[in-house]
Amino acid sequence: MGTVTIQQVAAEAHVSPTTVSNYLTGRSERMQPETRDRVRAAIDRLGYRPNRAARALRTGKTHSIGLVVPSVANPFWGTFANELERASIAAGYSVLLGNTERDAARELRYVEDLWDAGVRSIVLGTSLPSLEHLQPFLDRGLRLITFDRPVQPTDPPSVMSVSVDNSVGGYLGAAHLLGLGHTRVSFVAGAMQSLNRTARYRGFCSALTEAGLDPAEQAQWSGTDAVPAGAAEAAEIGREAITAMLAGPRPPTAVMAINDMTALGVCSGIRALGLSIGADVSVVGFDDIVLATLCDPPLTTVRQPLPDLARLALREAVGDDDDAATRGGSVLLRPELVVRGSTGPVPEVAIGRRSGPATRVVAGDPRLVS
Amino acid sequence: MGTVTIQQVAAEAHVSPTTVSNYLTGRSERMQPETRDRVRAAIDRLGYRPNRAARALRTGKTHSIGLVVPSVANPFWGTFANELERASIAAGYSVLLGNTERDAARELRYVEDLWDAGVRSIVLGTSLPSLEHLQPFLDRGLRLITFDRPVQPTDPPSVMSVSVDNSVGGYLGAAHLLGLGHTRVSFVAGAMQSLNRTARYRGFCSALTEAGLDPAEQAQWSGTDAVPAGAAEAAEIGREAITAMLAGPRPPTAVMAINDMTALGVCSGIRALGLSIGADVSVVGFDDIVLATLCDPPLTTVRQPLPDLARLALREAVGDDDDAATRGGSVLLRPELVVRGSTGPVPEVAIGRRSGPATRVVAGDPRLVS
DNA sequence: CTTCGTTACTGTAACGTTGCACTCAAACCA
DNA sequence: TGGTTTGAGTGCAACGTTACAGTAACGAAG
Repeated sequence: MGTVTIQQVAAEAHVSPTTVSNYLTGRSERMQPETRDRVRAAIDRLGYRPNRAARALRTGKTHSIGLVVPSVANPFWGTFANELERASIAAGYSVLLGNTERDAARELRYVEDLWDAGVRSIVLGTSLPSLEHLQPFLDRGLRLITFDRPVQPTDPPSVMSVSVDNSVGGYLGAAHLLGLGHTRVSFVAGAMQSLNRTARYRGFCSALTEAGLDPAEQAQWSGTDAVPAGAAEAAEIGREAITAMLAGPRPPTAVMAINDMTALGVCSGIRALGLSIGADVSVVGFDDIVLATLCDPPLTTVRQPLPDLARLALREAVGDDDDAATRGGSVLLRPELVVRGSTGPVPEVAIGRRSGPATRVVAGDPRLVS
Repeated sequence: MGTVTIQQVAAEAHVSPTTVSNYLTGRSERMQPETRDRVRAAIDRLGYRPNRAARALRTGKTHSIGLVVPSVANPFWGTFANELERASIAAGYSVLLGNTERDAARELRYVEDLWDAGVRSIVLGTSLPSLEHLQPFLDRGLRLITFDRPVQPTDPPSVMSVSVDNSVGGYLGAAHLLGLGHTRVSFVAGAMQSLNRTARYRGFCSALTEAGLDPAEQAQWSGTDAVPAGAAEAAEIGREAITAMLAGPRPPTAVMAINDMTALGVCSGIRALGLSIGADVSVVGFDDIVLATLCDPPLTTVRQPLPDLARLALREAVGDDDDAATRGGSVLLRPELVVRGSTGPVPEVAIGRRSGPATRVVAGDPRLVS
């Protein structure tokens, strides 16, 4: 075939294959300039490209990192994938992609696959509660960086975590709403066991408490038991939640959602009831996905600095062992509140007294907590 | 190290490495059941996993396909990536991801990289007009499947294409608007040289002509010269376009956009002028991305059957040489019109006579054609 | 004048797999 | 019975690279 090997280059340059290899792997400093030129010229002349499979076989290393996310169809993960991939390429790595749809079996399958493909660093976006199933690979030396998933006390100690400070994010969102005068502020999450929910809700609560409100008295929607797989499902949960809440005994004037997709669902539900977003009900999201600026009104949200997060995740994934000081620890970046049109001052007339929504009540829904 | 090799399995099963290899590569039919069981047992006992680098080196084949798209941050491409990846996994392939940001140099870099990694099939989503720069790889046997990019007469003959029938899509969108009684129907595209634009616009025009309208008399927005890189830019173009058109001498009552992001931008522009989408101005998009259902009103659009397209692209990418009858040809799937809230009957009072928009005119914009 | 160290390279042996040619029985056919 | 075919498995030699040990040349130190 037309494949040019290192031997052919060596012959062309009148040196040994080892010398060519040395040149290629960066040890060109300890070479006569004249030899180096001969090698370079030979490579150019023959159009030589190193064979990565041979390299990987010999060295046991790949220049690939794995990225395992719920689904790149979700703009949040798509954007993160994009940023991580961009950073990787700049660092000379390629990205192998896997979508788990939040299925533990698929996640395991991907990790196995990636391991077999020689990948030894995986950025994992699936926030499953336990990492037990990956223990065998961690034992064999897999470098695992969880993204957007708070570290659990039971996690294996070698696992690294890169994410935004969710607690701060929750606080920022709630504080913004409280600052606008709202006192009936609800929190809407996809599922009880969503790992991000905990920290975000904690921050949310602490802002409420600081303002003299009792979080336990605020309506809170815990969603269905299933973690929403797709973007559409996440939105649907928001729609359900707000519909039930506004029909409840103590309808909120402001809502903080676990993420932007759910927030958009909330908005859609508000509109369906004939109410105005930002005027009648304020909505805060989380993530700041592209859609947040495109919807009407644009969404006030807590922005995750995805480019920075991606860079950090990559550093942990490909950094030197000693340079990775955070081995087993977490990096938390500070999120930023982006105020747009979906939030506004508390309405003069409480919604509960208005007509309309009450007729569409789904009363006593068990998922509507407190 | 803890790596188990085929020799160790062979020793454990008291057979030769070749026999184990035969078992692994599916030639287990011509083996004594008893031997087969011994091999299987040995593999299980030792937890053997084949080394892919060695395999790739020996056979020259990888079980990876490349996916090169503008950006998975764009929901359209994210969804396609997701579908392709899902289909690939089911077929035993992994996906290597590259985001080009529509930059020819980056595209080339990815193809080089992927080739070096042993990838011999690439699904290419970047719609650059020319594929010349990839010719060297095509000569060496690269299997290239372009997606969402109509075949150009000058394309190398071995390139395959999978996409939706854009002409039919343009026709469906226009026909829907004409059916609603609209007679001032504009077409908004991101850029003149967008390859999709041609076919979609052709279909659009043929529907107009059939209805007795002269396409040349309809306003048409050709966008800036640069192809929009990100999702946000695509939306911005829509916003600009509609703002200028509605301020023009013959404001449209209906708009068909080159894709959903641009359509959403159009919607946003319409709202900014205080007009109502679907009532004052009807909008049709193209693609049917997730956002199309989530925005307000939900977007009428021409749906691309992404799961089917992904399956087809994969088949071309991994199929047998002889089974790939479409080598060098195109597969065009029929798109489907999805009618939602953004389109409605032509308004009684033409917009031009109403107040408001005229005050915000950006008159005589050179990009506003005819 | 030996010994040592340094520089600049070379030779060899893997890395783990599979294709191919081969062997050795047993079964088959005339 | 002799020759051929078939079945089941083996042995060897790569695939293209790099780690490691080695060497030759040469100057400096003892």
